[in-house]
Amino acid sequence: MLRISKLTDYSTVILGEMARSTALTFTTAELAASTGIAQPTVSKVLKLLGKSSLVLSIRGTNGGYQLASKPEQISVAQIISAMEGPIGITECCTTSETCNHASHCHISGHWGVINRAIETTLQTITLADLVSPVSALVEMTVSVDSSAMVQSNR
Amino acid sequence: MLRISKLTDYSTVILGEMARSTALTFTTAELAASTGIAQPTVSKVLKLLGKSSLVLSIRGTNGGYQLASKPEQISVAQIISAMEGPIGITECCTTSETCNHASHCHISGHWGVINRAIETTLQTITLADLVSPVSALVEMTVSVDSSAMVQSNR
DNA sequence: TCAATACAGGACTAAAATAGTACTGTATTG
DNA sequence: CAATACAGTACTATTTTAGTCCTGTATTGA
Repeated sequence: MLRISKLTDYSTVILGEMARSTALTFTTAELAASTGIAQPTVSKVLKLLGKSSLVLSIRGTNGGYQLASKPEQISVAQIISAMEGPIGITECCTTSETCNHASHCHISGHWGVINRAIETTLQTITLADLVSPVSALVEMTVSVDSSAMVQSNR
Repeated sequence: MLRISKLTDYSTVILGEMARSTALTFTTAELAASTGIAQPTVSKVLKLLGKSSLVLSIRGTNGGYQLASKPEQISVAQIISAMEGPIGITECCTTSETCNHASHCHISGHWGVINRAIETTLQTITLADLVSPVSALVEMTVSVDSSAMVQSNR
């Protein structure tokens, strides 16, 4: 568990397809065909991604969707946030309101630290990495993450 | 999002309470009182934790639950796995069977790498860290995690 | 022995989140 | 102005999660 939703998973596949291809603009029908995801679902995902400006939508004939930025500039953290809202592995991490158990809870602050460590990991991985060979990602995860962790100390 | 379940959250609070206190054995009623979590829920959580041998159960009068190991030896990753099953942020990460989209999916392998990075982070944080001051955890997250990332390169 | 304590196991209900679909509206093109 | 393709909303079904309850069993100690 500790899982992203299926829609979020789809979103990485769809964005990956857009990043891999040489084309600039994609209709939902094209993406449905190339990813094997049902067209209405593709549409739903891209609408959500559009709200967070990860993709641009172009209406009318010859319209479709485009990546709003270069694959190198779209992080996995951004994609997850666009689909599911702010990353927070506990309720405490995302909501500001104190929960019912706050007076008994001696743990709450710690999750924030853990959450930041995970978020940092996800921020360093980009869409470009998702479409590169896996071996390259392993290298990158190691080297970049070590420094990223240190940054989170601020 | 990217969230652990409430029950998992409870489990860290309950285990934290057991680690913080000087007592050895705790009844579900005591833990319900000290954490503010309903007694049947406390019971459910501890039963699950018992199955993974994170706590020992002692039946009968003067019975209750005990931590099965020292707080330093119980990782957050172990706690999450006990409550929710294997850590995997996508279905691909946990199930061996190929999914319907496998033939179209150019992403799947990458999630494994990301997942391992997150898992490593969670493995380095222990129950002892959860009950220590937050500032200490921040220090630890930074220093230990940098080296942990490098290990995942193997 | 037997009553009290306390966990074990399973079943069950209710609520919430998720997934997927459908329908109506609007912008753009040619 | 007709065809294309996204926008927005609503809806339904399914699954997951949360929480509770009940019956059973092991242990203790009077």
